[in-house]
Amino acid sequence: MERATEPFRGSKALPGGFVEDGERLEETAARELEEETGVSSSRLYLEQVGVYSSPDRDPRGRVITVSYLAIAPNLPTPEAGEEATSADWYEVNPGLSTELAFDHDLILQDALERARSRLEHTTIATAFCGEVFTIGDLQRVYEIVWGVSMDSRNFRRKVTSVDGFLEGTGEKRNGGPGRPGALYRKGPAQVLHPAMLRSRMQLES
Amino acid sequence: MERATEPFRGSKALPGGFVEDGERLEETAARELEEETGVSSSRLYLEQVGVYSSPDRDPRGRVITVSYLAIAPNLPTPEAGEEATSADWYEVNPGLSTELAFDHDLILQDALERARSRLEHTTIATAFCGEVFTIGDLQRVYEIVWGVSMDSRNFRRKVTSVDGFLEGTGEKRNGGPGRPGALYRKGPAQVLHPAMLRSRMQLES
DNA sequence: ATAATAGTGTCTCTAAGACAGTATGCT
DNA sequence: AGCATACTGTCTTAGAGACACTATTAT
Repeated sequence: MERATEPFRGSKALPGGFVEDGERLEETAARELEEETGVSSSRLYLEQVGVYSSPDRDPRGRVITVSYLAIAPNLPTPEAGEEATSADWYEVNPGLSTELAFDHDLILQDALERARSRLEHTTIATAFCGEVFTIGDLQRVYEIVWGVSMDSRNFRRKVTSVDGFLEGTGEKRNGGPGRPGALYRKGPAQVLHPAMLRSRMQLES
Repeated sequence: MERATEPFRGSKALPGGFVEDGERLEETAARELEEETGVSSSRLYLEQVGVYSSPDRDPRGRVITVSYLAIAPNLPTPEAGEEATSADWYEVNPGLSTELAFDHDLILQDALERARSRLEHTTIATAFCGEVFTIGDLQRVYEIVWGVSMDSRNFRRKVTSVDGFLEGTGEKRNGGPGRPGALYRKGPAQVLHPAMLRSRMQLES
């Protein structure tokens, strides 16, 4: 969001807000996300990332922030809430040279690293996709979040060999250009055994 | 610690306390640990694990807890602080059937899982050992934290092949029974590439 | 002598890395 | 026709799993 009030008026900042009585912090995060961006809390993956508690991180006084990583498909166009002059989605990958308010640069970087790590060890990449998706869709998630290109043959072998990662629907996707791809949905597996390696990241031509 | 005051008087609980003005939470954790157990904050590995924020988790009112995992060698005998009738170290591995105060059972379980996961992906097992240690010492860390037995030949091959995990000192350990083992110290590597696998945990006779 | 720990070497097997061509839809 | 995406298969290589014996110390 672009902040409408001091401090850091005019700077971009992550959405957030204060916890209310009787609320767990996860509920606070989901509520603020929905209020400020319109992302509904259904079909939303939400994971706690870290706590930021430097005494002087907010010039107004002592504020301790707990950050959450949210993953959801089909993002709605955000509308600016009360404390923002504008709200939008930004690509985080090339650069991350943004200048965010407070220590939000650090918070964003930690969350991005968490997302990248989760893609290695869990099946959470499917949370970026809709109900059904092709293997090509899933590969695009990995390539964008990791910022690399991957070999499609090896990628296909990997995701189809891990038990419970993907469940085939009988359907195919029609409409776009190219040969229609088989549609899958998220399987029951939560963790990836063995992990999806991102050590040797080779570039595809 | 065994609690000396209500609520949960007489129950065991993890050490902890409230944050003070101008303190980062990591400093709070280190301070409370030292006050209540005598573990000094030098040579201490401290890592944030999670936030616990259920509105009714403390019957006295709204308390949000941030938990930390601490790893240190050569633990001193703890002395009970002000709010405890006794303080001691407990083995966490066989059972974890403890009945801790508040939601500390959950906190402990999350921290244990974090420690186990860190042993897979980082070189932090060395933080359980003193300045110098043998490969047998290091294997014992893995076996105790993971609760398994490992093949010493494969373990040795692994830890010596990962670059920067161990740095050889010229020394050997003398004194105990058995052939003296070569002493190593922690190397510069922080992450384990590839990871130390704990998937197939076989039992050694 | 016996027990306890340290150290060495090989075979197998799983899975990742590299790599090219065919198939099927759209415009 | 040309383009875009989907799909199939092989060789190589890195590294984990399983496994037995010798070496060196303390008691």
